[in-house]
Amino acid sequence: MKPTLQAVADAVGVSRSTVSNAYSRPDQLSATLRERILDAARQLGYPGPNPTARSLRRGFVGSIGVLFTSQLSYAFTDPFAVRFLAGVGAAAERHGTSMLLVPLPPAVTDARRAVENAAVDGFCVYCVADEEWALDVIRQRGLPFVSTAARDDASADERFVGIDERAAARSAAAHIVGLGHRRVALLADSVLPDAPAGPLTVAGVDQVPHPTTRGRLGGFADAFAEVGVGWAELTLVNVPGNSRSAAAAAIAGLFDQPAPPTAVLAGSDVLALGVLDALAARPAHDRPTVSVTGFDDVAEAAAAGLTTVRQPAEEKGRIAAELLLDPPADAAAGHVLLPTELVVRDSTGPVPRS
Amino acid sequence: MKPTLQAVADAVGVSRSTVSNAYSRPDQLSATLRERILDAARQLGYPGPNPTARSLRRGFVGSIGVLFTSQLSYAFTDPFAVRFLAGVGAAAERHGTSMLLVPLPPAVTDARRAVENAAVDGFCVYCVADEEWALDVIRQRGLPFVSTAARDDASADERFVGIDERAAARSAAAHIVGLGHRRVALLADSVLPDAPAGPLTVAGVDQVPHPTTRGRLGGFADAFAEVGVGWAELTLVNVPGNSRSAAAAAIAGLFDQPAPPTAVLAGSDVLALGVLDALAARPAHDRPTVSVTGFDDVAEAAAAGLTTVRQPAEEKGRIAAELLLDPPADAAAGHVLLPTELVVRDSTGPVPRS
DNA sequence: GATCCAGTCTGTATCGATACAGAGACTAGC
DNA sequence: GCTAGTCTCTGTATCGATACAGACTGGATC
Repeated sequence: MKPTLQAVADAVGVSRSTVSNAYSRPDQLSATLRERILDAARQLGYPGPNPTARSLRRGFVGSIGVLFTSQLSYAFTDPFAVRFLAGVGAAAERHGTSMLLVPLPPAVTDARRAVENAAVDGFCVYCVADEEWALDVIRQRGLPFVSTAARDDASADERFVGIDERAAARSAAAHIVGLGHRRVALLADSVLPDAPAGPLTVAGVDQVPHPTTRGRLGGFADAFAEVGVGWAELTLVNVPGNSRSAAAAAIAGLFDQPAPPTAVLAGSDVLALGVLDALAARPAHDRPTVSVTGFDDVAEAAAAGLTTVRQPAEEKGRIAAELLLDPPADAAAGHVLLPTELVVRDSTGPVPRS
Repeated sequence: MKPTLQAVADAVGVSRSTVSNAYSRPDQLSATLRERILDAARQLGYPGPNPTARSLRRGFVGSIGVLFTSQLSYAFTDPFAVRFLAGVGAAAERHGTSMLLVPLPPAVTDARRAVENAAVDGFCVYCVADEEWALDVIRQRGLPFVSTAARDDASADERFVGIDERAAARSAAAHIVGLGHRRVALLADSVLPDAPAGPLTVAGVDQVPHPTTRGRLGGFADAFAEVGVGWAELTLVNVPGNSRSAAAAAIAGLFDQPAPPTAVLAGSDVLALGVLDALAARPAHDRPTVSVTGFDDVAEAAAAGLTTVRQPAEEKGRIAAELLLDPPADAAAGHVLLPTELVVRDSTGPVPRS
């Protein structure tokens, strides 16, 4: 049996309240009594107020939840997600707040339960693919949250930090357009739920459920529309899961087709690196010259010479946590758009004349 | 005001217990009543049992803590730590348990408080530099924990997962010895607390407080002792903090000295990569041929052609969490030694004749 | 017809603390 | 000497649930 606060009170001969004050409000009692109490606590092996009981009474927990759609174990393998977490961590650190990483079971019913059961004061919602249900639960619990994916139906007072996905993607595509490419492939993760890997036909970009993916694909399409290349002329390639190997597998066959794309615009650096892998896997004499762009500018992108759109990752995490931990009085300030920048490297170049 | 379980009970006209059972023990009431209750809850906007209250009453929380010595934000920048976390995450996921990342303030008093206040059922202690105080708090709280750094005073029933640091380090050093190197530098993070960056004299390896660092340096020294090169003949270089840039800065001056080392054995890949950075930063005509070894075998090591000692990172995290989440009945099984492997790449070679 | 039992539901005690109003003791001020 | 005002400390109510023993049905068993 661990001793309780009551046990310490009895040992010293004071009331429970006084012992509680000794820990939580030292100014409420004399220094000597406080010392006596802490001594007695040490002697009894009392480890300090029970965090759970304290949270219940105080009405807050002192930790924020971070929600990933994907498997928790996957999140740690995504370099962008890790940098986001680092940012959240930095802010949490400054506030003396812990971070709770909540794994979501695959079934939505179970996942709802997991969000309901998380002992946190609020959530940073990292780009949950189909996040509506999660936000529902959070709202129902009356907890504050910050989301990182722009949603069309976001109410004005919802806090958000992110980028203009569409404009950012458009800048990458404009670069490709400027290099003369007209026959291109767009590569994205989970374009439609449960869609197979590889080329996919989608009536319009607004059919894509995931807001981030929709935004990026839309931005790509915008730039091509401007030079008369319509949505239907773009090859859309689906990748089930944001991984290098999945991207490589999904794109591989494309270069053997009659009129292969001269450029591939990927929805993330991880996917783009997979495309480079797929190209590198071919024998040198049969390796087409393909321009490739990514998105995010993770560390590996620089090493691989990948042209990409940089977005500030740690910053995103840091601001998300800060918006959560001390919300701005002004509702407008709760909606933060971060800058992005096209970083041109070696992976893109003019269309090869053949 | 959020409705409570009591409110739902009143609305339906049943007792609190029954509503509680509707959520937590569906077999304890008829399906129809359960539906009636859940409907009423939906209607009232009751978000399910309050996690904190539930934890208090049940006596457990459903989350495990992960403790880093270092800054939480730093942990996410250390590739090995991230892979460890991924492993913990994978195991946590399988058990439906959340992970609480607890930032530790720099002052020990505050840090103790942080560990005392963490609402968790146990801890994975990731190589806390001076971890004794943390383990004290955890023991006092009566919580189980798994540590990843072998400690000399570990009691038999303490759970542990790690590697034989000394033997692993020795294998790297033996490789260097075999290549003929005798004038070498050992590079490690925080050899002594508050020691300055750069060469450092330490009477013996047992003066080094951090058990992991001590183990690795000891292993390096063992291999050299075997060929008659004593501790005093080895150049020990301190790096304050496990980062590439700090390592580069700490080692830079060494190569301009009269008899520079022909090999550098680093206590981690991150440090070793910093050494390679420092070498690469020199003009080609003034770039000595130096063998460099790392430790961990993170992703960047392979890309950089770094010879290193591989240890299974995700595995370590996964097993740590599993030892915590379902402890083996047999105490001996609570002490897991993982295999390591010397991975020889391009960064090491014979001593250049000059 | 008495007994048993499984299936449902209730009531009370309890988890371990903090909030808040207020009670004494003591010093100041007039 | 009396009212105020500070400092300390106490007592009760409360946070929001779950555990567990027991009460009440209604049908099966003998």
